[in-house]
Amino acid sequence: MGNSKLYKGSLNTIILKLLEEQGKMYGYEITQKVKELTKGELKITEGALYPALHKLEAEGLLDVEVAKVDNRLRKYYKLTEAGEKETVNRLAELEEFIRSMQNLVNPNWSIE
Amino acid sequence: MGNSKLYKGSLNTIILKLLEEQGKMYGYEITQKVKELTKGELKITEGALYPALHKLEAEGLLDVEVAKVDNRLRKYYKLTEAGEKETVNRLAELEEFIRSMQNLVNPNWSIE
DNA sequence: TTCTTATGCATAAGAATTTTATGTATATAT
DNA sequence: ATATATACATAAAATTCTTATGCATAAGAA
Repeated sequence: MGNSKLYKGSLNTIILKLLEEQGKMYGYEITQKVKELTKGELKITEGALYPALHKLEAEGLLDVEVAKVDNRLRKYYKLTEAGEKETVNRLAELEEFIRSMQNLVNPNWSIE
Repeated sequence: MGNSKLYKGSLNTIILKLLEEQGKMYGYEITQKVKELTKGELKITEGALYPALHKLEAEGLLDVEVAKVDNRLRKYYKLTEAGEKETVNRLAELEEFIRSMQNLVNPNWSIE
């Protein structure tokens, strides 16, 4: 209850941005980080996350590195060079979307 | 080209918000208004808009009124009472999403 | 020590929303 | 005449997400 929904299309950008900041992360870590950063408002489901990671990898935007910690598997993802470039584009797009929405929704707000 | 994409799920909220502001609008007018307000960044396609309007109407959030101007058909939509209440909710949800995204994407920004 | 919760991955079926491609029709500008 | 703008509509396909499963190990609670 009470958790604002995830707008479709934003997940990939969230993933890319987190990886840009954190260097490398594994799937479960991403779900927890998003929960933490948004105070529980956004919850990334596994059914959305893992296919998204696989697709980003297939597109050449992410590299994987498998590790075993405490006898449990972890797949660390990090941006490729193409991924870094694409992250810049996607973020610009998202910021543009946010600005557009603010113009529509609440022109009184300003971003600084 | 170069038009930033419409995040899925935001279209309904955009429609509701515009109707809240403008009182009543017809479909084509909505597409033009969004183009204008976002300086061409968001383009509402007809294939998305008309089904969305029909659905909002079916949900009881919109009322329709048909008019004929210059021998051309126009369907004016306006919020019902239920629509007005729902608009408040959807806008709150969208603002929450925007804030969450800003926390993820650029914590330096502030909304005032 | 058993049961639940947390950690960690994965996929498949279905739902929701959008894009793209059409189709119809009138008005206006070139 | 022809193209563009106005104005509606729907259907097929694509995209992206939710929900429901499934497997497996670790840690904490009862």
